Amino acid sequence: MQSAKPAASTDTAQIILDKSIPLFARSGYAGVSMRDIAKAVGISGAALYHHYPDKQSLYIAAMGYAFSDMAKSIQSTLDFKGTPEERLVRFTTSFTEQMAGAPDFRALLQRELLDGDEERLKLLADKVFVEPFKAMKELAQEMALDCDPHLLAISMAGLILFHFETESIRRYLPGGLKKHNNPKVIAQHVVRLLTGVTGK
Amino acid sequence: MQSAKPAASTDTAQIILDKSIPLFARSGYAGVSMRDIAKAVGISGAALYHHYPDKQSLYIAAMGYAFSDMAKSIQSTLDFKGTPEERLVRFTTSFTEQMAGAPDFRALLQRELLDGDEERLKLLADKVFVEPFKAMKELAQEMALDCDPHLLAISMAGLILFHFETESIRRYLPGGLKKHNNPKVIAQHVVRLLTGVTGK
DNA sequence: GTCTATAGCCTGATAGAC
DNA sequence: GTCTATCAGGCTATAGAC
Repeated sequence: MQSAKPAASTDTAQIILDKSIPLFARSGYAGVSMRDIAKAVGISGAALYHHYPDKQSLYIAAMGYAFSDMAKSIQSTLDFKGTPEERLVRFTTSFTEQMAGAPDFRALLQRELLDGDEERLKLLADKVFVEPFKAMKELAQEMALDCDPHLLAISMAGLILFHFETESIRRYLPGGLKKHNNPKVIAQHVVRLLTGVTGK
Repeated sequence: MQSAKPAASTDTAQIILDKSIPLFARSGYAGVSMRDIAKAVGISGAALYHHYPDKQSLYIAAMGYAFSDMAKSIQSTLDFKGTPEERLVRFTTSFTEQMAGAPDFRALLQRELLDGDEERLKLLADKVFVEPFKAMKELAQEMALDCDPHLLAISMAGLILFHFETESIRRYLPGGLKKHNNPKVIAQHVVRLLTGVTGK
């Protein structure tokens, strides 16, 4: 085990992942060609095959990288002591900020939920969500809302993520305002909903 | 204005839409070829171009059809008188049942939220969501939860839809059970959350 | 209204020079 | 490790017979 960042880690294989992630996020697996990726990296299409044996392997490596990055980030917000309400506020605020700042991750997650096969979904669950989800379930139980903790943990995540998912269409729904895309406003709303009317 | 169902409405143009909707729902625009659709319909690829000038027109017609169907269905559940709590229960139950029975609609909605351009999103909003959303906002205001009604209406929809969106991955999260995919269980959970701990 | 045949382009992937 | 050149096949869309 070496230090976290080996020197000269910016080799081509890594750059390929960095450049292909936003492409896959924007257009999906079928909507991105190997030539598109090659052009974004600045090498020929053939050179890609020196680093990854085929398109699918490249895609899976890109997902693994995009998701492991976020896994670390999410878990760091859940090691926090305090009352259940304090922890709810802390988790909601941090998670909302993280999602607001990671549009590619959100798009890739949505695409994997639609298109991922069993193997990829299991990997995504194990790699990113199982540990945070456990902590969310514990929090859900301590909140004493008399709900199934699994359902409540899903609802907590859904309340936050759905506001981002619908960002593109809320613009055309009555009463849609810019502030509804503000992570602070979203987080405050979610906390208020989950703590009952008593809020803030 | 004629009666709702003109005789012999099952012409080829309509069959093409019926057969292409599940394909687009499963694989997305880029993941479905005109040959795939032709094969599903049982005609040659060239014949498709007699009914639709190109793939994009066919896709847009298919979306229009899939969404107009659901628009009627959603709106029918919102013309209901009663106390706010009665109307919340009614809306939540009906909407959850409708979404549970319309996996293609859910997938197409997700895909349009990811891939739709401004024009398509505006059409989707106007055609399907603007009217139900107004009713949801009214309900949100009457519920007196001291929330921005726009945010609360989005949250109501999100609480329901997110459980379906994550159906494929919840299988791999701790505590995931079959009953968590049961529309009655989901609806009851959502109502309980939105009415505070007091609920049933 | 449907067919077969095909044009013209893009696709993933490979061969072999450097 | 990257390149140019290329293959074999899939793609959208069209032409023209029936």
